[in-house]
This record gives sequence, structure tokens and C-alpha cells, in this order.
Amino acid sequence: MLDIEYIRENTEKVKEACRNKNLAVDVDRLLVLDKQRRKFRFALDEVARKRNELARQAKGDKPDQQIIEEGKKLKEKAKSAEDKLKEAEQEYNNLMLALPNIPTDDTPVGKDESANEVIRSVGDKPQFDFEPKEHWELGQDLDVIDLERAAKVTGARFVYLKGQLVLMQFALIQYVLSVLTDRAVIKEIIEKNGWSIADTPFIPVVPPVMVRPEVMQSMDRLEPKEERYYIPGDDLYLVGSAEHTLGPMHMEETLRADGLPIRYVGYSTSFRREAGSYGKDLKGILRVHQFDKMEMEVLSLPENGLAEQELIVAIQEHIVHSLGLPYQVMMVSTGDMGKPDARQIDINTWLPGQDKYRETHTSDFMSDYQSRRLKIKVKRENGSGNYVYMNDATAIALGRMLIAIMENYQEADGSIKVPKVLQKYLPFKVIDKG
RNA sequence: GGAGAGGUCGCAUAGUGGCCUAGUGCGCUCGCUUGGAAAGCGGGUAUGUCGAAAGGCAUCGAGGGUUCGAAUCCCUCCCUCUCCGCCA
Repeated sequence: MLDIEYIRENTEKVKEACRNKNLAVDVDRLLVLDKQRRKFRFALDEVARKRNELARQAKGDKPDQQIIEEGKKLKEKAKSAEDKLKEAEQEYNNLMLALPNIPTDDTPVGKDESANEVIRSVGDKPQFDFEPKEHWELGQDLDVIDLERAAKVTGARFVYLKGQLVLMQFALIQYVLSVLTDRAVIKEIIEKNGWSIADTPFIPVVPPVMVRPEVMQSMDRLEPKEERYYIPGDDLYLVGSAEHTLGPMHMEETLRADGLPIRYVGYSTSFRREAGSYGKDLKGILRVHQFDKMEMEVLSLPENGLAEQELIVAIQEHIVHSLGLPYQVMMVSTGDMGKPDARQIDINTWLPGQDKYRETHTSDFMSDYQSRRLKIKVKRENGSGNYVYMNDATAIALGRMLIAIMENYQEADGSIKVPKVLQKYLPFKVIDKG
């Protein structure tokens, strides 16, 4: 949600953001409703004041008939004033919720993903003296990915991960936790880039994977609903990311400025219905309904919000790079970015089997768009500031990183070498048929 | 899942229809006092919203209702605690 004062003062900018994000929201109508809403609010307050006065008059005594009559009249007036206000406010709120966040100035403007800009490409693509295979082929041959039985038991786009691949998933979790919880690593990245933000390490969290609808609405992650799994008996949604329950962890709280930034790394299973992706990535585990992921979530002072995103991206790069995977960093354009994003940066990792870079990480700078909906505030000395800035980002999407490792580290015989940084967590250096 | 008890200002508590414009204690803070401190005494100490301001309005877990008038009565929901059941 945007600040109504900001909308009044920067109407053109808000309209431009809607256009650039391909969203149709009637901003002029919103401003009309804003005026109405305040007018009706004032009228209602006036009636309430009169009612309070009358109640004070009646205090202590048995009220006489005149006061009762007067009170009844005021009650009627209050009711109709309230109805008018509610009606205006409802439409106002709907429009407020429909408005997207304003993209930062350095976000490329464009209709869709074709306008995304690659900022940098890092790492050398591996050279093979054989035709590299895709991950599903490798996985099936090594008997570490079983899609057929998963389809039989649960359905398409579900998977059994098995054996050494599972051990590697847990090695990845261990490795990523070791990076994110180490103050020295965070400090080194910050100093190398000359940023002036805290070296606070990330606190590991295993969050709930179910969430209330109204909380998802506050996160602006409920829509499109078709993308979410829903449990009617309990009126709960399954999260599509740990972000969905990490972000609202501090909802309706006022945080101390000296307690910021708060940095979390959540580990959870994520559930996505993949509505609208029929026919896309049908083979393998690139796009499945259930996958495990580690997610960063950072609450910070407003002035540090952008630097926090820079830090997050640097951490993502550190992880991908240390795993020996070639990648590119991409600035996502207005047409492709999320509605609540002010700035979105993706990391696409090289998949030799597909001969393509594919999205493995995303980083969402939300400014105060989510915190305003979630009512997460910060108390400051000078009284200003109000809402915290929020960032969320992939720490590691386990399935997709496994794919990247399988395809980049494959050998001619179909075995897969274990990246160096993971070796200390595993009792083997190669995934093979054993 | 069943039974019961609760949710009030940063914390603790009082408050069973008008004296609540929510009291008291603690904490915090300013001042008096002091060589300095403690104690003591006095003042201040929530958030949102409308307004240029004065000030108004709203908020006692949330939402509805009854009433001239609700922290207080009724309904629905959320959460916490205790006991029982079930369970990794």
C-alpha cells in the first residue's frame, strides 16, 4: 500500500507506475474518494461529539424524555453518517490495495521480461567433450529423481528425491546456514563493497507453512488465488514461500530503531499450483508443486532498505559463485516485476543441459509497501519514519540449485561431482550409481 | 477434539451500564531537594485520524448488536493459560 499523502502529491508518478506495471487502477477516482472519505469522517465525528456531550448531560441521573428523544435522533444521524463513510471507505480501500508499489528510478521500463536488463554475467560456463544432459535425465539414470511414482501417488509435478541427491540437499542447507549466520562473512561482504550497514547475521527460522487469508492479503501475496493451495476446513493457505510467513512475523508491531535491521533466513517447503504454466517445463523438477527453499527476510530502517537489497544480492552471488556455478544478475523490468516490488533483481544460473540461464534467485525490495499493510512500524527518536522497509529474497531454492549442480558438474559417465564447498558435509565426492 | 479461566495504557493490576475524560503501582522522563546520589515531593509519560491551529473523534483482543449512554450486557471470531483426550 502507498501513502495517501504521497499519492496526492505525486499523482502522475503513481499513474505512471500503474501504466508501467500493466495495471489499470483509477487514480483520479481514488482521489475523489479520498476527499469524500475525509468529509464523511468529519461529519461522523461531529455527530459523535454531540452524542458524547449528551451522554455527559445525562450522567448520574435518570435521563428525561427530552434527552432520550435527542439521543435517538443523533443515533439515527450517526448511523447514516457511518453508512456513507463505510461505503466510501470500502471503495477507497479497494483502490488503495490495487495500487502497485512505485518502481525505483533505476528499474528498466518495459512491457514484459524482454525489457529485463542483464547487469553482469559471472563465471565461466563449463566445457564438455560430450553432449551435456538435462537434470531429469541424469536424475533418472542415477535413480535420485523419481517423477513417475510421485505422479502415481500424488500427481504430476510432484517428485520423490532420493539417495545422494537428498544428502546433497541437506548439505546445501548446512552450507547456506553457515554463510548466513556467520557475522564475519556478512561483515566481509559489506566492507568489500563499502556499505555502511550493520553486520547483523541472519537468524534461522523454521516458519509455519500455512497462513491465514487476511495475512496473505496484507503481504499482497494472496492474488492470484488460483496459484495458492487452500485448505477450506481451516480457512488456511499453504505458503508459496517462507517469505509468506516470515514477512508477517512482526505484523502490528512497533520495533525499536536500535533493534534494526532484523535479518531472518527461513527454511520451508513451498507450495505452488503453477496455474497458467501448462506445458511449461514439464520434464524434471524445475517447476513442481512442492519444493524446499531457504528465504531471506530483512526489516530495516527506510534509509537502509536499498543497501539491504544490495547486500542480499551480494550474498546470493557469494553462494552461487562459491558453488562454482556461472550466473547472470538481472534487473527486472517494470512489466515483469511483482506488484509490491519497488525493485526486483533476479539471478539466473547457467544450466548446460538446457543451454540456458534459468531463474534460481529473486530479490524483492518492497520499501514500505508491505509494512504499511502489515502495520510494522519503527519508533525513532525524532518521531518520523514510521514504517520499516522490507526486503525478501531467495537464499537458495534447493530444487533448482540441485538442478544447476547436476547439470554443471556432470561427467561423461552420467555421474555428478560434488562442489568443493559441500564436500565437508558429505561422505562422498561424487553422485554415481554406486 | 472436550471442559474451564482469561485478554484493560511499556509491564503489573483496579474497574458488573452514566462518578471512566480508564484509577493505582512499577518502569521511563523532567524538575525540586543534594557537595553528589538514593529516598522523598511535584509534573510528564499510548496509538491512529481530521484540522493551519485550538481542538475534535476513534481505539480496553477483533468484528457485529442492545441502549439516550458500553471496558462493563448479548452474538461471532482470534489468541493465551489450566485440565482431559489424541499424537511426532
